[in-house]
Parts: sequence; structure tokens; C-alpha cells
Amino acid sequence: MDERKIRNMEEFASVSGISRPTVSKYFNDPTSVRASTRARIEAAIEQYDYRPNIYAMNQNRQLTKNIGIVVPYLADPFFGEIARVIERRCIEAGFSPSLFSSHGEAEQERDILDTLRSLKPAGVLLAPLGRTSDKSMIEAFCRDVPTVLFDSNIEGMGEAFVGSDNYSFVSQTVEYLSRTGEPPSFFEMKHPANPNANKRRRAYLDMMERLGLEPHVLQIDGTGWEFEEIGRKGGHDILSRNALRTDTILCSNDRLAIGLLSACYEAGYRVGRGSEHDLRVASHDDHPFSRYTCPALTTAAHDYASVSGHAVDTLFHLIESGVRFSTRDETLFSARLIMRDSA
Amino acid sequence: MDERKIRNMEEFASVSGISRPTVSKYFNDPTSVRASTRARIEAAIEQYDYRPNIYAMNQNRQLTKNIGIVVPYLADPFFGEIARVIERRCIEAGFSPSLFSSHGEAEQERDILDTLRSLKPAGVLLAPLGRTSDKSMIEAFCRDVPTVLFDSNIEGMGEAFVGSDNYSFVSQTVEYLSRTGEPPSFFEMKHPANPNANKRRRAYLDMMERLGLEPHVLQIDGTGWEFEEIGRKGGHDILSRNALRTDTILCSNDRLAIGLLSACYEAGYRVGRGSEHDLRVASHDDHPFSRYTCPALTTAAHDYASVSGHAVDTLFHLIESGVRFSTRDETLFSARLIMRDSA
DNA sequence: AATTATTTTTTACGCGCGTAAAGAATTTGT
DNA sequence: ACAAATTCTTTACGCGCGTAAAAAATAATT
Repeated sequence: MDERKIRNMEEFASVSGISRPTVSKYFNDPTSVRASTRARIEAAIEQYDYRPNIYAMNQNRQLTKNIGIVVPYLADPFFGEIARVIERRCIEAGFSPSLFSSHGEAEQERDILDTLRSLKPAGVLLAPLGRTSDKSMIEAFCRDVPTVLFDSNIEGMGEAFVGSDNYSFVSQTVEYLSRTGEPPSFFEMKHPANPNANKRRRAYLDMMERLGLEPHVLQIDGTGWEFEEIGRKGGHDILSRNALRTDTILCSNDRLAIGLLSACYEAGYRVGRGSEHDLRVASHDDHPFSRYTCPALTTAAHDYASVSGHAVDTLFHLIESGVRFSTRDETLFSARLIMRDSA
Repeated sequence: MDERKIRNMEEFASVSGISRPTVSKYFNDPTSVRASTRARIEAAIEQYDYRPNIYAMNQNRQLTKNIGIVVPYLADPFFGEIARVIERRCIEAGFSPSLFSSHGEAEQERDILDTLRSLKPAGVLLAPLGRTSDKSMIEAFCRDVPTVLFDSNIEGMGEAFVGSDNYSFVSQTVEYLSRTGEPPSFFEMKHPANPNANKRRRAYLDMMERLGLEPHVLQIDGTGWEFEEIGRKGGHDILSRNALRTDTILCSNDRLAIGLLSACYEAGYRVGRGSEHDLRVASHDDHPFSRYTCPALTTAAHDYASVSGHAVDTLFHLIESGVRFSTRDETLFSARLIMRDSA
């Protein structure tokens, strides 16, 4: 690598022997120049380690190559994984992803959308907080920036929604549990942060009715995003009050289940299948840690790859076509039942 | 809010009745203008919802207000938490944090540093991958950008390192375990990803020698960042080979311990204190989930707040003073023993 | 009120790159 | 080999803001 510092595209153009407009054209789309000139430019890049000033690049472009990724809560490894997959695909497509986490707070979500707007991104992938989100602000944001919602739907906002089919999660777990043992009670937060929780409750009620079984919903207290602690406290409460009708609990999500399993352990309840156990516990999401609970958690898995892949594809299509969708489309992927030892 | 769209600072200056250079001065430091003009500008901002174009702002500034935050693995909620705390403090200080995760891959780490360099950040907080990091590239990066390393140290790189005192972690756990029962064996990966692991092993050996006890290190196979699975497999291997000398295991970190506890449960070993238990397991880090393992994990907690707070403070000091430190300073915070049921 | 210190305005240039237009050079097709 | 099509060079302007310098206005001090 040559030690001479290239200060700008003008200098780089002259050392590479190509005119500046052509070099500029190359950086905006390497395939837009002849193969031979492309080779010369790339050789010069290699030699001088030059890259254009992104601030000057983006100043005049109406559309940058930035993509915003917003998740509600990064301390949940589920979103860490999602972020990883989405980031990779954005980079492969030549975009620059910027990752943001609302950390469970509506004010942070607002600030992020503000920041994002000034980044003039080509598009945004947004997993909103849900119930506490500032709906009108999100709506205004989506009007200005091509946005695909994922994970958690807010009716009518964004050009599209990509997520998991909550009904498919719950129908599989309820069907499995009631076929192989006593019917499940449904364990959830009284005021869930996320609209998926409501869909899951309704799916539970619906499935139980279909199967001709008596539904039983256990609603526990607690607000915020510390689901494990909420699940643990709620679990202790329910176990001590003897509020169970059957020996089977179906949790709304794995993080609550992790807390519940902890409570069961502490209270001396043996969780699992078979006669030597007191309780069966199942759940939804296939959280990265659900394999390592004691016992390992029976759950329904998201199709991670499909959800993130389709969300990205949808956004790319939106960006490339340059037009907004005439109808907002919602794509839901089915769950896959993961049978482990807890139920 | 007025509906008229302000296109640039010129227009904004004219509607606010202040000259453009003064407005520019305001945006670079609101306290640098007279209180009365500041009030007028802020009223106009409120009314027209104007904010300057960040690309044009940063183009001419040698030093932007950006701060890069790089963590090795976001699917570990520990880093999600760290990111949350650091982000907040950066925003409070008027900086724009950009969060990046290497996702356990050295190539990603390299790409991130490349991206970061072109963002011309005022400073960077870097938690490197460790063993697999491209040391020479990090070194070159640190020469160009004021960088504070945290969590995982690489000798001599960056202006400072802020982390936890591994010796204090291990000394407390070893002391506690050997005082209250049989001395611990040390459970770790044969090829740990992170230099902290090596320090912990050495601290274990040192402590055992001091206490006049025979050390015993269990090194398990596996590479990468899926520590739980590595711990689980290694745990099964050790339990089935009956490789334990005592009834006490001290894990290098909580994520390995989570896997080990899972293996213990699957193999029918009862973990905990007291005569009705087979095994004691303790660990280090106070991972967000360690409270919810079964049994809850006895561990040594990082001083999260101090580490992230001091790392940020150090970087701010570096940025404000404008000078590099003459000597690289390393600050280590002590651990706090968290006694739970596993040991 | 006069002097001094502070703040703002006016004027002007530059940053690094996007991009448009016209002409020159190169490649492609026959 | 020649015309047509493609690609590149030259020239030139603009984006939105930072920033410097001198002049003007305002505030603080005596």
C-alpha cells in the first residue's frame, strides 16, 4: 500500500488515471463502468486504500445507501440474532445498516426515529415496541421513509409487515399438549408489552373451544420488559395460591417461561413429562436459551431465517422499485414445534 | 408546528431572524450564543421543526460528534445491557452513538473498524473479540481514532482499558467455595475466545496455591461463541467420564455454567448446597440469566455501571482534552460475590 | 455618558462529491 | 473499414454547512 495519502476523489482520480466523474460513477455502481476501467480503479483502491467521504457522498444524494434497523430490546438475544442476520444481508446488498435498540422505552423509540430521519435512509426495518409505541409518530415516520415492520405488527403502518403466525404457534402447542396430557392453562402478563401476546391469547381461546376444552387464562402482574422476573414472581404467586386447574401450563413466550421454570424449581415442583413429574410447561418463541432451561423447554420456534429474509427482501423491493405498495401486505410464517423435556 | 418546510440553514436563519453563522454556532454549541438569541432560535426550531443536515455538518468538521460502540457478540444480553448504558450516556453528553456487533467473527470486526473510520468518529469504545481479533488492524485503527478498550484487553492498544479485575472475581469465588466445602475444579474452554479467560485460569491457579490446595483444571473442547452449547457438551463429557476430583465446579463464565447446569440436570445430578445435593457449581459474570438457572447460579458480578461509566468518562476526557494519554492506563473494577443456590 | 467587552451580522470562501452536458475516445457490429 | 453504440473526459455548477475576518450592534463596566 502506497504511503501517499489521497485526500479526495480528485486526487484519487488523477493517480488512478481515470477522470473524477467516472470514478464517482464507479463508486455509485461498480458495474456501470467498463470492465477494464473498473480493474484500473480497483487496482488504485488497493494501492492507495482510498474510499470516498461518506458525508460528501450523502449530502447531494436524495437517497442514501443507509438502512435503519430498529429493535425493541437488545438485551433479548432473540433480537441480537435477528439483527445479525439482517445486517449481513444488508451489507451483501451493498447497503450500510445502522442498528438501534429502543431498550424497551417509548422515548428512546421516538428519539431513534428522529435520528433515523436525519440519516435519510433508503429504508427502515422496524420492530416496534408495541403497546407503548407512539403510534402517530410512527405513522408520520412511515409516510416519509419506506418502512417495513417486523416481529410486532401495528395495524396499517409501514408498507408491509413480516412476522410470525401467532395462531400457528399456539395451535400447535395447544394441540400437542391436550393430545398428550391434560389441557393447558395459558400463562401471560395482564398488560403485555407486545401485540403478539394478544393474538396468542385469542388463538389459545379459539383452539380450546375447537377442541371442546375449558380455557383457563392466568394473567400475572408486572410491566416492562423484564419478562423473566415477571414470570418468576407470577409463577410463585400462582403456585402458592394453587391456582392451577390442570398440570399443564402454556406460556405466552419463552422469557416468561424461563421465569416460571425458575419459580417451579424454587418451589419444588418437578417439571416434565411422565408420572414422576408434577407439571408440564411449554411456551413459544424458541428463545436462544430455551434449550438450556432445566428441563429444556418445549416450545414453538420462529422461522428466524424466513422472517428476517423476507423482511429484507420486501424492503429491497420497495427501495428498488421506488414506488410504495398500493396495498400493505402482511406476511406471516408458521411455527415449528420443538419438543423437549418440559412438556 | 408551521407547515412550511425549511430546506436549509439559510432559510431557517431568515425565518428565525438570526444570521446563519450564529445559527451554525448555536447548533455546534447552544451555550455559545447569548441567552436571548438562543431562546429565539429554539422557538424557531420548535415552530418549524428544523434540524441541520448531518452530512453537510460533518463534511467540513474534522471531528464529528459521533461515537462508535463495538461489542463482540450482541446475542449475549450482557453486551445488550452494556450498550444500553453507554448509549444513554453518549446521548446525554450530546454525542451520536453508533452501535456495532462483531457477532463473534473477526472479519466482521475488521469491516466495522473500516466503516467506523469513514464515519470519522470523535472516539470509539471497543470491546474486541479477543484471541481472534486482527491485532495489527486494531493497532492501526487506534493510532487514527481515539479509542478506549473495554471488557476485553489487548495489551498496549487504545488509549486506555476499562474492565473488570478478573483476579477479584476468581479470588472471591475460590475463597468462598473452598471455605464452605470442597475445593473447586476450574471449568473452561481449552481455547477460550477471550483473554479474560486466561487471566481467570491463572487467578484460579494462584488462589489455589495460596490456600494450599491442589488445583484441577477441566478444559473442554469447542470453538466459537456458543458457550452454552460448549458448556453443555463439555459438561456431559466430564460427568460421564467421572473426571471430577471434588463435588465443586467453578466455571470460567456464566454462559458455560448455564450449559453445564443443563448437562447436570439432564444427567440427573442435583446441583446445590447441602447433603441432598451432588454437586456445587459457581461461576463469574452475573449474566442477566444467571438468576433464572435451576438452581440459581452463585456467581461474581461485574460492576456494570462503573465499567461502562468509567469507559465513557475516559473517552470523553480524551476527546475534550484533545490530547492522547502519555501512558495507557488500565482501570479494573472489582467483582461482587452473588450467593445463590447453586453453590 | 463614555469606554470596553462581548456578541452578532455581513461577506466570502471552501469542503468533497453528485451530476449534467457536450465533445472525444473507444468498442462493437457488420 | 466504417458507422453506430457505448464509454469516457472535460467543464462547470450546486449541495448545505463550517468557518474566517471585518464591521456593526449590543451589553457590561466604570
